[in-house]
Amino acid sequence: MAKVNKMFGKKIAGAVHRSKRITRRNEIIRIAARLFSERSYYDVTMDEVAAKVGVAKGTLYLYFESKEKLYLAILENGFKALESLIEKEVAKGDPAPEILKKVLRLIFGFYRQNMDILRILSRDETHLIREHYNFTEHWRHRGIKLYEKILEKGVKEGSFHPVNIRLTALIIFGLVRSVTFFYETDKTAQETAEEVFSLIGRAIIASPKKPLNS
Amino acid sequence: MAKVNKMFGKKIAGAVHRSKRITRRNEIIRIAARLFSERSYYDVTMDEVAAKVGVAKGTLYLYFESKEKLYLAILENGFKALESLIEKEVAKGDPAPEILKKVLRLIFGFYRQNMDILRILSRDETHLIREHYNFTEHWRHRGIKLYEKILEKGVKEGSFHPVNIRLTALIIFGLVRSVTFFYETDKTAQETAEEVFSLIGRAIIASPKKPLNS
Amino acid sequence: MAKVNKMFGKKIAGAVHRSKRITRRNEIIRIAARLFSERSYYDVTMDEVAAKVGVAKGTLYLYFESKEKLYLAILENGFKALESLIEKEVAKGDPAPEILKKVLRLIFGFYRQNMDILRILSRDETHLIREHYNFTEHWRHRGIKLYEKILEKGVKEGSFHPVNIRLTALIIFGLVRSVTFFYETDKTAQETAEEVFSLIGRAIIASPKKPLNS
Amino acid sequence: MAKVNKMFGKKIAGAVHRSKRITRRNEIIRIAARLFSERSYYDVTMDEVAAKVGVAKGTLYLYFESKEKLYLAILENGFKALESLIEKEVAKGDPAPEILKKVLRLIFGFYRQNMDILRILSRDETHLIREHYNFTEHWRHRGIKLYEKILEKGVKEGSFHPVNIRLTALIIFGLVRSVTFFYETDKTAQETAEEVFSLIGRAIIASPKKPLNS
DNA sequence: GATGAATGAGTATTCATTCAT
DNA sequence: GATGAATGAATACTCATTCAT
Repeated sequence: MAKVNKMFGKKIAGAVHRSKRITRRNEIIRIAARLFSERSYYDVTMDEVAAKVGVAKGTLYLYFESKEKLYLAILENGFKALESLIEKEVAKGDPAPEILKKVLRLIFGFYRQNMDILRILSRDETHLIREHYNFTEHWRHRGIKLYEKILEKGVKEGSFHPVNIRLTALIIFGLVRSVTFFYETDKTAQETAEEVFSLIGRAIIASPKKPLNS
Repeated sequence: MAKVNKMFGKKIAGAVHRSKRITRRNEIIRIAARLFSERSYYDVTMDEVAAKVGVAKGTLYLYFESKEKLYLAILENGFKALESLIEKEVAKGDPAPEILKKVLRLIFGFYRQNMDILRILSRDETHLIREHYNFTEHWRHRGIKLYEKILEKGVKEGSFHPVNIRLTALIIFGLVRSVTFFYETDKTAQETAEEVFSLIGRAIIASPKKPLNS
Repeated sequence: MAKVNKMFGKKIAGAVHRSKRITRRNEIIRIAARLFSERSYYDVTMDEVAAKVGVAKGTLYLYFESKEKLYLAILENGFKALESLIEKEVAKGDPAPEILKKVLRLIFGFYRQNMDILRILSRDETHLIREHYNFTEHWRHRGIKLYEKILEKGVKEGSFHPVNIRLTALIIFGLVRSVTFFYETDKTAQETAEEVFSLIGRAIIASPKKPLNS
Repeated sequence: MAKVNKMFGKKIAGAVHRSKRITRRNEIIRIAARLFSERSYYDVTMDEVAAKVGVAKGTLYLYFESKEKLYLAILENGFKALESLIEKEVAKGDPAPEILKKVLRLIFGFYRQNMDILRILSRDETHLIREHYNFTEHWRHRGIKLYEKILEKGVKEGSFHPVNIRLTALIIFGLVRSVTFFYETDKTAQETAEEVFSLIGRAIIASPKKPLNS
């Protein structure tokens, strides 16, 4: 019994440990993300991160092997969060225009909640170590690919004009970024998505003027 | 006579000096711009700039009082070059769609020649010293304002739909950036401009020469 | 109990830390003071201080935020040490001539032990940053003021001639500096103080043990 | 005739040259002295000296082989000017008290006119290159020696008490410095000299109270 | 695990001095 | 002689990372 208890205790302790570890790791990511979104990679010091998190500097290195890795963890975190959100929606098999509108809504909505992370993700870090650069590029590729898929689907369905897929995807990627960051408005993510969609819809939607959402 | 010559000589010498000075200053800006466009502000060292330019480190400081000022000089340089290019075109009083197309062509063309500078200009430096930030913001404001003006004109003329001016300007600003940086193509600036224009035109152009896709 | 121990342990550890910190801080001040007393502010490099103290350069900056601050800390340290020494003596309420003699002894004695610091304190830094200058000036004012007080007291008591207080104080301040630095002798501080006192005493003491020259 | 003229012309030209050279050299010394008296050796740049003098930086190096040498030239200049002034007076063979009073007057007077130089001369530069240090030390030795000579003479004459010559000389040297720099007064050099003399006179003058100047 | 003192390589900037014109 | 552009060694200070406690 005692043995069992011990073992059990250990297991639980391990689990608690692990979960505590993860909690703290996320805490660090969250706080560091805010700092990195406000200032550049070089302007944020590990001292500062440690102070804001409320741990000793050395502790950060128990969770992330370097400043680089911490930064990458933030990128990855945000990337995965947004991507999983979007993938679910895309998988549903709605018509392309519908998917596009939803994606817009998800991104604008995500931004409201995760401004920090999206801001970091959307920086063009054509610099920094290769891994950063790769990541940023990867992020862009994935984004553009997403729009390409939607456009292809739409063209196939006949709901979109046979546009230059690559160029149009790029354009959507770019305008979303711009709207996300710089459109100051009181509208909800839903409303903004509709607004943007109705604008770009006119350029790409084939079926003359049948409103989409009816 | 000798005296006159001397004086004249001095004047000429002065002029030569001045022009040499400007030449070298531009040389530094050009080379530094390339470096800064490839890597971030912090990743480029003054040692490196000096080495690439082929002068001693101290020489850089004869032309720019600090690394900051050098960076700002690059921004300013690029900003003015592009802006003066565009302003001439805008002033001509063409109809709005025409202006828009020309602006697109100018930007895409400018980029081909000045990739480095435009890349630097388009970074969102939400960090760095205030002056940098101000500059970046100023650049964005000017860009967006430009599109707003064109859109307003078009709406007034009846050549554009009564779109949400602010949002549409933002969108154009964003997509131009995206196309500029990431559209890999063999097309000329003119062709790319036409292509982009025909796409966004469908979204905003009222009903010029009939619907595009018919 | 364990808890209490831990807490206590932490307290002790903290105290040890703090005291270690102070020890090292004083160590730095002591060694830097020697260097600064031998050569000028600009001739002493932080590299050198670090090397002499036997720590890495960065460590100096854990204790002093800049070279300036280190220098000021040295000044302050010395100033306070000497002043507290003197103040006790002055407070005793002895007759003015007695006080003067004791002050001389204290200063000459202090110098034997703290040559470095007094040498730095007595430099007329009519240059350097304002804070340095202010400090030097402050130090001089305090010194002169001290002699003025003693002289005033003496004049009131009738033990001193009604001399020009300001001028005489200045004179004593100046001669003390000179003797401190340049009087090479095997005499003790006490003996030097007596010797100097007997000399200047003749000039200011009213009529103690009869006229001087009898 | 032509030859003679030429030769003559050359000579004259040479003389003019030389005198022009000396004039400019003195001009540089004068202006640099002012700068060095206001700020420290390291705080004054050759750029600044050149600018104030109104010549190119390179020109300074035609007159002084280094910044060090320029500084030394200033010291030497001042030293010689004051010393020659004093030596004439000392040579006259007046009684020691008279000499002392005159020396005081000369120094206080010199200071009014040459504040810059005296301020530089009286800095204790226990630092800088050896030559500086040697110079400063030399200056102090000469000063102290002067007072020792006067004191010895006075003791021999019986006009001074048989004081500790070395110590007393040091004291006078120190107090003169102090009064020179810090005595803020509207009195003339003559009056200040009298005032100081009457104070220190009491300490060293043997013959009770017979006024000196009679 | 947690701490935070210590490290030291790395960087912007200065300025005396040189030298081609 | 005079110039002033160019040089490059020198120096204060930073900050990611380590490691003894």
